[in-house]
Amino acid sequence: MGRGKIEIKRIENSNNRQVTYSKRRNGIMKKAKEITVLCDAQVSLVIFASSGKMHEYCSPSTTLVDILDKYHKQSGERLWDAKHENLSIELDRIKKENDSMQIELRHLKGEDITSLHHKELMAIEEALENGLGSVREKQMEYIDMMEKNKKMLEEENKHLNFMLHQQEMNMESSREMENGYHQRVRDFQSQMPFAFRVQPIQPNLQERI
Amino acid sequence: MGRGKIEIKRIENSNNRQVTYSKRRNGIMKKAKEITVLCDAQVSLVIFASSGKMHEYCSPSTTLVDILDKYHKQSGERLWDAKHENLSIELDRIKKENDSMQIELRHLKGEDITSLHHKELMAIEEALENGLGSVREKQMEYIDMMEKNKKMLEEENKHLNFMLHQQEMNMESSREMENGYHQRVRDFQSQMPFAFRVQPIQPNLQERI
DNA sequence: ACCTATTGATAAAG
DNA sequence: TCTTTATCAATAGGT
Repeated sequence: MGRGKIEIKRIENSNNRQVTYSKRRNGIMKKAKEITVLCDAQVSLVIFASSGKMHEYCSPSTTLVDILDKYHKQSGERLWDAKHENLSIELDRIKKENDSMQIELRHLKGEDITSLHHKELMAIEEALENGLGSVREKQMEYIDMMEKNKKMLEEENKHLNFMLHQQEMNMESSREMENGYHQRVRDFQSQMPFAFRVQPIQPNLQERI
Repeated sequence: MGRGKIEIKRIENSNNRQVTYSKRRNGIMKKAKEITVLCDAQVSLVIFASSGKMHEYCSPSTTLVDILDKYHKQSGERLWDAKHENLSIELDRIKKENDSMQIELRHLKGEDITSLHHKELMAIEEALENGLGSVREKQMEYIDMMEKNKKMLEEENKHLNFMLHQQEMNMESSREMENGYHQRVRDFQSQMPFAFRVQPIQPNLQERI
């Protein structure tokens, strides 16, 4: 078919090869479509050019996955089982890891220890004691911090009280000189609760408590 | 191409359809082979007849898996990832479980607790105390058991000693009456170590210690 | 399956 | 790449 017969062997001229590839690929695609319509067959066609470029046809109302599924069933061949296997192995490994951790956790929580031997119990006890030691050490740090904070607060309170007292003294002395507006302001302030008047900022006081 | 043009639509006559399917399938297969040779392309072709019968072509020096692998890379489509998805999800789930258990374990061992808040530390401490309580309780049981065993042993020893003493007394008194063979038997017995003569059976003495 | 008239595909050239 | 066209290949329908 064409201006001359050709042998079925690799076309050496790369340009010709590319052209022929393109034409024949279209031809196969067309044939594939036709057979699906004429004979309601299901076709999956994947072609890679030597350049690496891919072309694909899959009969409508199907997907490649479906077809591969059927292929899988019919041929008995594995295909993606190899891929599966890796995942399965990984899964098993992690499940085992999981189980042993779960057991260790339960032991540390004092569960399922009936079947343990004396040496194992000793090891668990030691681990628990170590853990408890570390945790209590940490707790102590926080208690220390809180006590320091308390002291700081007390200091600050003392200081603020002092300041406040002094300010009131100042106002007391100046009240004798003036009246009216200033008097009203002082009255207003004295009605407010302490907290609204003095607000020391100590952000790290709430930290991690 | 044939003794008359045909419309590209489903062939209603099932016999004709089957015949056409067969002819065209061969045609496509041939074309597929040709394009692989002429243009060194890689082709994967899977056809299912409406009857369910499958036919396949795959370019030599390749496998369907290889081609699907390439397909996978190029198209970015998932394909058999759908199959893997279940496993992957399971794997992720277990990995997360793993991670959280690992963290919990480390916390119980007093590691990585710097970033924990007070409440969390309290919870861990409580868990550790509970665990320690259970483990020590178990240890106590064993100690109790050992003490009971010790007492039993002591009782038994006392009893055995008594028996032995009595036996020796009996022999002493009977020695005055007879000599010869009996004397030799007694001599032999008295040379044997104690253990070979008296063997009390206490199987649970070794249990879980 | 085979045959063959006819249509379809395509090689080479533009 | 697209079109053209001469030629070969595929195949529809009949046996």
